[in-house]
Amino acid sequence: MLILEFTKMDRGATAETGEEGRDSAACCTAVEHGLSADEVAADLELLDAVGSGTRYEALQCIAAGGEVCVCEIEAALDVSQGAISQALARLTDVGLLDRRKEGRWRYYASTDRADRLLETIEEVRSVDE
Amino acid sequence: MLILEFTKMDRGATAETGEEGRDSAACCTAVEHGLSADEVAADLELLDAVGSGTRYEALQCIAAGGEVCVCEIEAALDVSQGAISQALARLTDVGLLDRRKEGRWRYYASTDRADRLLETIEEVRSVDE
DNA sequence: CTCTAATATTAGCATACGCTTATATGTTCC
DNA sequence: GGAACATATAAGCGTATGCTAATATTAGAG
Repeated sequence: MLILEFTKMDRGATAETGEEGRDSAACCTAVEHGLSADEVAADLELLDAVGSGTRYEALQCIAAGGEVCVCEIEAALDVSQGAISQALARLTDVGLLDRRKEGRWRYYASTDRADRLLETIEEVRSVDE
Repeated sequence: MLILEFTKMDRGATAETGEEGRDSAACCTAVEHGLSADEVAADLELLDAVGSGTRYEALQCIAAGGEVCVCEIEAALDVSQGAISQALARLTDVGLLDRRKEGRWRYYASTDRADRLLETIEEVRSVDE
């Protein structure tokens, strides 16, 4: 448990140090998460990748469909082919999709990361707020 | 191993209905996720909410710090007070933060949803790609 | 009841983002 | 070889987004 003993009282403050029993966090001391800048960046890349309608639905389709080729997603998503391709590329870049070539088309499948993530999202969706 | 026997030939297609034994997904048949539009919308709201640097770091700080007051986050995040307030409001709206008033300040704490989500993100971060 | 601190809210703006359209790459079939 | 298909990539643009700055609200102190 973290105890803080100092409060922000700058801005011409009058040294009011009424520090009585404060069990949990005190006011105006910087908090920190334990993450490095790189970790934050990685997480955000991930979150940004799933955080668009097209990409999220594409990912869900693929996760549901097992191994799916691009044209199937095109049929499902109602945006242009270019948009789909960009979406899949992005999801692949962050490790949410695997790509496999076969002849003139490409099959995408969701990775473990994606499955774990989607699983949690569904789980969390039904948590009462 | 998946073998495909049918390719997209619509675009003025000639009513080719070769619907034989199709084990997994075939090419160019629409795939579907099982989610309703509302569910997708809810998920995206969630993902959008965490998917910004400021909001994500704020959430991480709060999750790490237990119960945290706004000014603490201000000290940690290096954006304006207004931006922090907006970020916390948004996170609260989607059920990732709980708000508690005490005197003239507000304490925020992460909800179960948030904790589950962050946990999974960390878990997923270290999955080899 | 006024003054100030803590937070919320609003307006406005610069940037980032996702889409479409157009074009390039790669593959099969003839 | 070339035509047609499946996908990727690039340019360009309209919109959404997150920030700052300014203002409003709420609460405690005197």
